[in-house]
Formats: sequence, C-alpha cells, structure tokens
Amino acid sequence: MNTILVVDDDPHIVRALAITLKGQGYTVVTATDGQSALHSAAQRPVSVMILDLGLPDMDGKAVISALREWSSVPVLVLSARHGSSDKVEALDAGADDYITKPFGLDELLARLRALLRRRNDSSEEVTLVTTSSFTVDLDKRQITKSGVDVRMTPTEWNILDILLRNPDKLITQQQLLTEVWGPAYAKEANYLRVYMAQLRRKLETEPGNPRHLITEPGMGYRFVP
Amino acid sequence: MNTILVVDDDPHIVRALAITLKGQGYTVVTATDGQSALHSAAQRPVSVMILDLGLPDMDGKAVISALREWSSVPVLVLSARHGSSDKVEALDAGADDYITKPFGLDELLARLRALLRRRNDSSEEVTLVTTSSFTVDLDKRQITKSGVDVRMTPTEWNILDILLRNPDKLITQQQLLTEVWGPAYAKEANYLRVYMAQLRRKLETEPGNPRHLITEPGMGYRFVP
DNA sequence: AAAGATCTTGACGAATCCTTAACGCCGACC
DNA sequence: GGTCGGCGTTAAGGATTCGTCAAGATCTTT
Repeated sequence: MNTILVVDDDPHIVRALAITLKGQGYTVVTATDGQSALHSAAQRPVSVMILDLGLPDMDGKAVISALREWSSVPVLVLSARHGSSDKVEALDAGADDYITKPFGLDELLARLRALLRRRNDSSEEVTLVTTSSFTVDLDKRQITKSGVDVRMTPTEWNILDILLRNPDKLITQQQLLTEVWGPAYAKEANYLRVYMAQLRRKLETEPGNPRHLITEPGMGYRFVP
Repeated sequence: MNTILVVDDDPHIVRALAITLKGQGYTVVTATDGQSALHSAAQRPVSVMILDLGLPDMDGKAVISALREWSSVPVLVLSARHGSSDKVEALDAGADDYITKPFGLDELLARLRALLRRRNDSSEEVTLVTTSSFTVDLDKRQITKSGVDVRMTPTEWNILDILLRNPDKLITQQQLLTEVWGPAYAKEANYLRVYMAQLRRKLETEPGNPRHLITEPGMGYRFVP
C-alpha cells in the first residue's frame, strides 16, 4: 500500500487532504513544518511527499534539498506563488511536480497517480525462489543448480513458472494443462507426466525421489520450497 | 546525451522549441502528427517526449496510450485546454506532466530537467559493459573488440542496447520486436534471426558458437557477460 | 542523381522441441 | 493373487524453430 506524506502549515488543508487521500485508499502521514517532515520521511518508507512551500520554520526548497541528500522519494509541491522562478527553483532543487493554489483535487490526484505509477514501474520486484538444490530467478528466467546454469524449454518453463509462483499450493492437472496447452488439452495428462519427469531430472538432486516437485496422486502437483 | 522528441502540429512552435532545446544542449527530434510521433519514438532511443494534445490525425490521449503499449519514455504534455478533466485524462493515460499554454519557457525547461533527472537516477546506468571478447560503452555508443572499433547500424544498436542493459536476463522475441520495430512487428521473428547473426559475426570471437549472445530456443535471447 | 549502406524478404539445411506410444512400476480394489 | 488405473521413464518420429546466405528494396549520403 502507498504511503503519502502531507506537509502543510495550515491544519485545515492537511486535514482535508488527508481525508481525500484516505478515501482513495492511501495511507496518510502528516507534518506541519519542515523539521518534522524530514523526520517523518526518515521514520518509514514513504511513496510520495506532498509539500507546501510556505512552511513556518524553513524554506520549502531547503526541505527538498535536505531530503534529496538521502532520499529519492517523489515530491509534489503545492504553492500559492504563481511566479515561474519559484517553480524553476523548486523543481531544480529536486521536486518532481508543482501545482499552484488553488488547485483542483482531481488534478492533484491525477498527478499523484502519475508519480506513483512511475515509481512502481522502476522498482522491479525481485522474484527469487530458492531451495536446497536449485535457485530460480523468475524475472530473468534463469535457473542455477549447484553453480551451473540449467536451460529450460518453453513448455518446461511455463509449467515451472506456475508451480513456483504458488509455493506449497496444490495445482490440479487441469489447471496446468489449460494454462500451458489451452482448454482443449485438459485431458492430456500424459503431457504432464513427461514434462514433470524432465523437470525433476533437471532440478532435483535425486529425480527418482523428488523433494520439491511433489505429485499428489489423483489430484495434481505441488512445489515445496 | 539526451534526446527530446517534440510533437506539435504548429511548425512555428516546433521550431521555437527545437531551437531553445538545442541551445540547452539537447538533441532534438520533431514530429507534427501522432503517427509519425509514434514511429519516430520507435526509431531511436528518446529521453523525453514533449507532446501537444491537439494533433490533426489522432487524439493526444490515444498517442499516449499507444506509446505506453511498448515504451515507458516520460511524456510531458502541452495543451491549450485548462480544464481539469483534460489534465486528469492525459495523466491517467500515461503522461508524466502537463503544462497549459501559454507557458513560460523556463518552467518548461525546469519540468523537463525534473523528468530527465528522475529517469537517470532511477536506473543507475551501468554504461560500460565488458566481456572476454568485447567492450561496449552504452553512453558513447562505442564498441571495441580486441582493440579495434566496431561499427553498428541503428537497428543493431537498438537490439544490442536492450540486451546489454539486462545482463543475464532473458528477453523474449516479442519484447525485442516491439521495442525495436514496434508492436505491429511482434511476429516477424526472422528479423531477429538475421540481426542476431550479424551481431554475433561482429562481436563473438566464434560466431558459430556464441558465448555471450545466447539463444533460448522458443523464447528469446540472453546476454551473458 | 548516383553510390553506398542498411533493411527486408525468402529459401534451405540443421538444430531443437513437442508429441506420441510403449513399457514397467506401484497401490487399490475385487 | 490377479486385474486395473494412475504414474514415471524412455525413445523415436514429426513439427517447429533457428542460423545462414543472398538478392532485391529502401533509405542515406555524397
């Protein structure tokens, strides 16, 4: 879930924004001055900071500069000043967007979504599955068994991918068949026997006695880390 | 070097922007309608697209949506319309920023810098790739193989660039085709075969037995340092 | 306008993968 | 104890995909 840090010296604005943002499903944290804003940003992971430039204790641009010393969290600036020099200075200090008051709430939310979208794009989730005998990087599609790379065919990979993304969960034969070969092949259980044998030969240390790719007789298969 | 793609149906605006941007040290590419904008974005790596919403041939939001099918290049929207619903729709379609005309040039440049900054530090670029048989400087677009410079055609570069920026990661044929040729060419797998052969002939010490540009049959290709 | 480089397209043998069938094993059930 | 159905294993053929080459089309540059 995304956490938004709202920084403004006017408690009414903070409250109004907090209610709106919570209504959108965001987690909201607030601050009313620069010092506590920086402190608050360091306390927990924040997805976006919404920052009013007119703070009582320190200049808004100074807040951004200080934040950028150690954090790259996106900053959306609110300001009552329309002057272009203010915008340029704030953006060059490290802000990512700038809206002048009064602003439309729907525009603010849209710009917020744009910042969040880009942030989530760049953070590639590390999908690493490790067992006692092999390691799989689901993102890179790379498999290593005792230091050696293991190659997989497309079909082998499709099956393995489904099993590995559902650890400990029983996947029925029909599920596997329809996902990999399509609904028309839902009865071709032969295919699974052949490919499960291949996967075990490539991955298990003792293919005849599998410890990770387990058969559930009459039901399906299960991946046990 | 950053490349900016300027898209506007008014040639005067395009020219004015191009001159300003070139003065800032950017490389500028231009387009005056949506189709050629998308085509242009697929031709070469673009750092930011500046897009006017009022294009003659297709809706600006449609351009963004089509672009987002295969590219994550930051988009800065220019528009004469101040309505908040326009902003919201453009941003939700995938735009990263939105300025209404008339705008200050200094503000535009500042927002451009903000987009470029985030793009550059979100991906800590490793621009120097070294293997046992060749060295590539992705920034300077320079390749050296056993002391000799190697020349690449634009298409060869696009493919190599994608592979080298994702070491050890399997890139599917569709990914490569859509990134390099555009989504319409997602099934033209011959192209890849031809160009992979060329890349190997130019880079591998033993092109018939490649050690760095690896084929994963039925899936795609992988760069192994 | 010509020359050169680059891109597209098609064809072929070679390599890889998928499908299919046969056989043996094991436990369940009669 | 015999039969049956589900599972694991193996191997061979047929189908698909890959690498390679070359020629024509297209784009760039001179």
